[in-house]
Amino acid sequence: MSKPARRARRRPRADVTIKDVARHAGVSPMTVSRVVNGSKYVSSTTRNAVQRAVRELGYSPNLAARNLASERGERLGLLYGNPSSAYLSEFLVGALESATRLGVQLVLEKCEPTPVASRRAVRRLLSGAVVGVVLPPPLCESSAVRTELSAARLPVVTVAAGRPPADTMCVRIDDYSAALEMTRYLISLGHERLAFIKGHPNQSASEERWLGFTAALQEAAGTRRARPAPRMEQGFFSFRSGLDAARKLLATDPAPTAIFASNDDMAAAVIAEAHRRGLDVPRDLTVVGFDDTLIASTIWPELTTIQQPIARMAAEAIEMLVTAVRGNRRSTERQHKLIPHALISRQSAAAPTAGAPPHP
Amino acid sequence: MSKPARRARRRPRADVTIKDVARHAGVSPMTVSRVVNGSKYVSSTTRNAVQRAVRELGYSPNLAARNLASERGERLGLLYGNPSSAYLSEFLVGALESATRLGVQLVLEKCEPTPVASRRAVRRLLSGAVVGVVLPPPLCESSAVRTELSAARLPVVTVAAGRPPADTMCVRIDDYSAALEMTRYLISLGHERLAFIKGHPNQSASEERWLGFTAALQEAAGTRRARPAPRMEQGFFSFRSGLDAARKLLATDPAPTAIFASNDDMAAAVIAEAHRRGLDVPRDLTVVGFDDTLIASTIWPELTTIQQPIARMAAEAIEMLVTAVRGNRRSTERQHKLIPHALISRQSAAAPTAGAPPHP
DNA sequence: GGCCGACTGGACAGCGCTGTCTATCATCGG
DNA sequence: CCGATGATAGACAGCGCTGTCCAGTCGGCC
Repeated sequence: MSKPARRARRRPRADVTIKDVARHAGVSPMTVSRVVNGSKYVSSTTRNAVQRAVRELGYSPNLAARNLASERGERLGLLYGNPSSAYLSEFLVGALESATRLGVQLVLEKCEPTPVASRRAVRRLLSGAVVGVVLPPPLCESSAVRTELSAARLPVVTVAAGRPPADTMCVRIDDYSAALEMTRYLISLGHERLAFIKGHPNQSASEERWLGFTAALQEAAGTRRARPAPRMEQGFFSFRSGLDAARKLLATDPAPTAIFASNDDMAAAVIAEAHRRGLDVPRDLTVVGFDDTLIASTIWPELTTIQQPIARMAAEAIEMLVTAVRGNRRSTERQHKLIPHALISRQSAAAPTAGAPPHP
Repeated sequence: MSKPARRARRRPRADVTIKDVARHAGVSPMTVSRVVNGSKYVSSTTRNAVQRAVRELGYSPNLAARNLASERGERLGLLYGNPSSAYLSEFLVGALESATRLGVQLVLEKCEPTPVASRRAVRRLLSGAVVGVVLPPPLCESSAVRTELSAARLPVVTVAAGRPPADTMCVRIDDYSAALEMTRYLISLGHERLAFIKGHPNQSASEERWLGFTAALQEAAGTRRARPAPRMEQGFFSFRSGLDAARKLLATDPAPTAIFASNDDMAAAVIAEAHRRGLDVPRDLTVVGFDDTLIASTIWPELTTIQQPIARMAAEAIEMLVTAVRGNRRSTERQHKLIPHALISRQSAAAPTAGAPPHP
């Protein structure tokens, strides 16, 4: 009985495989794999030969095959909430870069912070065979989402929660220090009548920023002459709430010379309101924000603000998650990672002018 | 000679595979595959049994294996330029959703529209084994990028170019009709002194929008009493340029009662300038934008604007690219796809008030 | 009754890569 | 000079899935 005729190949493969490289370099496929993956135990002679072959043939490894063989290629979920979050864009860029590099797949899922919506979202993720979840703000603060996620026993990394719970992994900046730094900067410019607009009380970062602000004032109170108590208004991170707060703050007499808004949207609102009152920013009023979102450099004057390296944070979060998922689950020590922030100085802040600003 | 002892398995696999499902349902793995992939030629009895087994075991296919076997899982490049493009976030969401669904990988690459930068970016994509590229604005207009891409013989889908070249695939909205529609709307509100702020002359959508605007005026000229010639200022899509244009437009006497800015950033600038002059929007001045980016609903009053379904467009682009790449290259008929837009009516537009607006 | 065609479902052989084990040297201390 | 040791490279067996071919089964029709 003769061997059955060779079946027709499905489709002619154009791509060069590891075998082609091996043949071309005169070694075994395994050696090529070792070289490509940077394993040791390859002599430099062999290594060079293989590398040359790779270059000459334009070889690039097949991801699917690699994932299959090495049991990689897990799916990670990215649960995002409020899509108007200006985080999202940068966040996605960072997360995707990292995911590509680590060979994992990213699955997006949108979710409102309600119990029913989060249950549904988590269920969808699970049905998509997701093995871990990244939680950017503001969802990272939603207890509904978190409960659902921990019920599903999915490892989670929260990003940018002001005060992350001790039992989850998280990546964040030090909101307290950042606010402290910004306030010190305002003081160093010579401002004495400072005002602060708080962020949404639901988000723990809000309180941290406020504490940083007051700490800087405390600090300065010791070294300089007495300073009037700072004015504070409650905001909710929205442009609208910033407008309301600004209206109140600017109506006082004497008006503050500098307003520190807890995020950029509110700072932009302060500028808008100042303009409406005929105040020049920064000549008559210094305004600073927080987050360095798009709007900070869109409006005019551009905002002095605190920049969070959002892309980097997202990348770190993915990496952390992959480590946790790949490591033999034991190593899931609940890591916290603090990422450095930066004070971005633009045109919305300056030293106060000598004369009192005009007051309508 | 005895058969060598069974090697130790690498790591105990927890996941349920297609074989498990097959055993549980009493069929062959192939049949399970057919059910899961929705092939016909499976009796409903068998199908149901398999589906039940899938549900009971919580089976979900291994992506890597599927991609490997079916020669899917290609890598698609997403070359993005100006990251301040408010498109990016929504665009990425749409692209990723689509990519996940189709089982392709998305590789991001940032690139300035210069020849040298685009050469480098395309080279990086190629070395990443990318087989097609999506080009969102504003890169879709960059001839440097396009040249480099076509030199590399990569299939390309451009998104949201106003006037796409005939030889590339593209997904876009009808900028002309959208502007026409918006202008008709302004006219229907009763506005007679209309002004327009053009977009960046480099982008072909700018001209389309302008043409739509003028067409609507033409149209109205026939049916109603003579209308003063519209005022127009050249802008560059930036907040700053909008500010300059607004300043000029609002300094004229009589000032326009409605300003149509070619994008939201410029419209926001018009509102800012109007406020600075003590004009109320929309009572004293109607302002409308284009794009419905974040800023449109961030500022106050919120902008009446044209919404592009960016996520959907991105998804369509990915889909188109996948079809082109998977199809036997012949079918690369250069497709163009027009996506419907929508006029989003918010608070920045209203009928003009009877009395002439105050004029400083 | 036999044959045809439409349906159904299984066997088989990989997809391209990597983990594990083994074979082969060169080196070295005793 | 020999066994021990370490460095280097290959053989082999899949990872989980799907495309192709093939073998039944069944109803209908000459």
